[in-house]
Amino acid sequence: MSKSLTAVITTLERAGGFASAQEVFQLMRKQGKPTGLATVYRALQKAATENTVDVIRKDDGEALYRLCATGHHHHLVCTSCGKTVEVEGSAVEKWANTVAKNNGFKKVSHVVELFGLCQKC
Amino acid sequence: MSKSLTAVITTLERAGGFASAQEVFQLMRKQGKPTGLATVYRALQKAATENTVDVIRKDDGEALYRLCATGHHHHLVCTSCGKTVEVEGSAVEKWANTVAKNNGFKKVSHVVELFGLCQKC
DNA sequence: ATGATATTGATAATCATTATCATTTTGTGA
DNA sequence: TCACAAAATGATAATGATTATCAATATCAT
Repeated sequence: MSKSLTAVITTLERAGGFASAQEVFQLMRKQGKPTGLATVYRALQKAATENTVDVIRKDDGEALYRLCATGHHHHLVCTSCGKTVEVEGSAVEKWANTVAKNNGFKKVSHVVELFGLCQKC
Repeated sequence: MSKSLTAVITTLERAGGFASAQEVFQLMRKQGKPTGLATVYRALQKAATENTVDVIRKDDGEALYRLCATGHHHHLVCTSCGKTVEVEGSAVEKWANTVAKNNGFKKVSHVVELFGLCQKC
């Protein structure tokens, strides 16, 4: 569970942003570290449950993974070129907690993603 | 473009919450209004671009649609029983706009979903 | 009614993700 | 080092949602 997982993580790191499982698979092939597609999926799943990667969904439903710095944050993604900015959102955390409390909800988590057009695009 | 679209919308309304395209398709069949699967998808897509329905994604990537009151809002969903509360979020809108401006992004949209356990669960 | 145009829906094609399962690797105790 | 158990790998097939195709049908203005 170790070797390929670290290889996948390393590849994600080099990708430097969001990448789909398929892209990671291709990248590893090109970098001379061919791996089974199933292995890539397994590694990404495990990494996701361990919170070492973030997962978001493209509009078409495909999952995108990204190596994630420790600490909670959100993303601002350019819908044209894919450029991504990590955004701190303590304001959102507070808002989420307040809303949850007002409605009697506990153990609240939230998904927040921002999309737009960056300067270049 | 009219008849089937309104039929789909009506079905979503009766469903009373989130429903997948496949579920809408089955519901319409059971209610004596059989329709082609492709037609359901087309109707939901159009409704989504016109903002008459909300779209979110299940963990497995399947799209869920929900009739959406006019005006922008978010959802607080119970992860156990599925109970859903519509939440107003002007605070989030402002935050999103500020973040976008600070990073030179335009035409920003955002996805915000809250998850938690409701009182009963 | 008539022809132009848009809509429908059965069906096939796509494509990401999962499941299978035989093979290989890894780890551990003797 | 050797043997054996348990976990990991990867080629391949299966799954399932979504999309494309395209002939048949409905719509609508003239």
